[in-house]
Amino acid sequence: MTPDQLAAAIRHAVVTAIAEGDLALEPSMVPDEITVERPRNPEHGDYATNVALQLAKPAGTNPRAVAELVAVRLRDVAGIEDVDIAGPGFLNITLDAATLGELARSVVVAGETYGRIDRYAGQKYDVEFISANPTGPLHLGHTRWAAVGDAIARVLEAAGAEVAREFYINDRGVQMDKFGMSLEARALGVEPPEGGYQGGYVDELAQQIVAADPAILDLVGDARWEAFREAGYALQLQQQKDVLDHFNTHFDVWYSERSLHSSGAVERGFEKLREQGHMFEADGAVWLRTSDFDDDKDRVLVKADGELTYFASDTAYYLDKRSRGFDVNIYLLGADHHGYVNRLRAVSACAGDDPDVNIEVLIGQLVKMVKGGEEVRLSKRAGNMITLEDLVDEVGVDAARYSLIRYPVDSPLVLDLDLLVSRSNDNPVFYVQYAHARISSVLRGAADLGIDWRSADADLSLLTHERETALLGLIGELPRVVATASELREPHRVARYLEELANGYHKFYDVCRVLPMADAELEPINVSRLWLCAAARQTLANGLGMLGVTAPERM
RNA sequence: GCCUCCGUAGCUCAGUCGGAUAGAGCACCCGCCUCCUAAGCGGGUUGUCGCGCGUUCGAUUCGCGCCGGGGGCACCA
Repeated sequence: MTPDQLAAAIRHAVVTAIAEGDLALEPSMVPDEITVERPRNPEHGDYATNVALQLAKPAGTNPRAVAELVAVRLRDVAGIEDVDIAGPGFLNITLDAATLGELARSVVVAGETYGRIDRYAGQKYDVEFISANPTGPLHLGHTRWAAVGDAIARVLEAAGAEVAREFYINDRGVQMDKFGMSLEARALGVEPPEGGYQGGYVDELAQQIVAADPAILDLVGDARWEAFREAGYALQLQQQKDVLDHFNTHFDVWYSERSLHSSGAVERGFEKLREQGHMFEADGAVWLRTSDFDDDKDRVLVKADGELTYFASDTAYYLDKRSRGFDVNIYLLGADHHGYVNRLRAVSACAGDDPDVNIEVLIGQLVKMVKGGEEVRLSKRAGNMITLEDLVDEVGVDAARYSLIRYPVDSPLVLDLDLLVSRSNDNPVFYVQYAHARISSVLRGAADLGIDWRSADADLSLLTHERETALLGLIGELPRVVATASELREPHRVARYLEELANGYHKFYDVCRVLPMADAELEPINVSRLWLCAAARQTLANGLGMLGVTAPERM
């Protein structure tokens, strides 16, 4: 019996008590989802619920009386062995061993689909993240989003949503021109223009460009730096794609800002906004009246000189996403873009959408890094930046992804390079992966001994040891963790859960011998425990998959 | 000034539909491998959950006000 099934059974018991006149309540007062939690103290049973405390007041009676009414009915439910009333009115529920044990079988049978839920079935999500300029390597801040954004997408998919990962290429504007001029300057061996790009990668790109097309230096006037700009753009974008590919983050859509303009999407967007009546002209510029919807001030779309603002692109881009059928558009932005939240939401509202539904802006605090006890400054222009590749080179893809995903994004993340560089074992990713490798080893051992546990007639009611039931309980949590993580867009909850699960396995393994001893016969308990191992391994693998982290067979 | 995030053990941090004795890792001390991976497990020590009110059966959690810290306020990209 899963926690969800138990919650449904409890709800049914409450509704029955009302129908039979024992509880003076309107059925509508009963919450749709009953809270079922695993008690910290194992003596409090497998699961506990606080419904009685919630319903006592509206029912005009005391919690323990309500608890008693529910308990009586719950005790008759198949699979429930015992129901206790404790403390102020908690219901402590113990499942019978067979019912709890069968969870292991259902997980193994479900395989890779275990943990997948249908909460967002039929909904289309767009998750936009990173969206860097193609003028340099991805830095650490981008890297955080590369890991977290992809994990959010994976968790949403696990919750049943159809998800597009989207990267918006800022390939338009003066930054691109400065990039081209900087490349040209370095190719000619002179200093880049003021505000231009610095750093070793600029030199390398310049050399690559000249090597591939020496004739580029023969161009004159603007044509030359424009040619450098285009060549550099192509190379740098490809570099970002390669790096992200290696990082196990794969985008479905790479959307060019230029194409937004060339395709007419900007005009289409303006037309939509004009229909909705929120555009106006003043001081020679064209504005969007975002202040009607919680923005501090109105925003300019077209400047007095006729140039489109960056905001115009943002606006058109949002409308283009909507026209592509996405119900929910999630933006992941750095804290330095915090001021954009209200105006983006206002764009949604100005377009006639519901900003509480169709758009969602997640703000992530920036990543800092310390080395040798001092903060490492990240500066794209300065050139002494830490890149995604640097981090991966130091700690590997799995550790990099995991350490970035493991924390909620609304708190600043400080990565201690010395700690990550040193092969110390305090990185939790190893702890989780080790559990998976350890189980894999046990299952290999079973195969070596010729134990065909899958087709054996397993009696899973034998899994009654404290560490066994605790592990079963943990395994059963994955679907609920997916529900919470997807709803809150917080994949770090999956990571924390996996650490608990790994801990539960290690504790089990330490006390419960799985394979028969060298000189012993195969006992039924060995087979039961192999099922438990297989279920734990599957759960770990599925959870790690949601983080884009590998589940190694050996370590 | 306005907005926003944060303040939990010596350190780094978990902990949202309000729940039972507030957790983990690191650090420190002590135990556990003749047989399934010791990258593991067990035990010991550590707290005015920033402060004060309020909401209620119950608040680390929700509301308000302070104190302390990070970030943000463009016809920039």
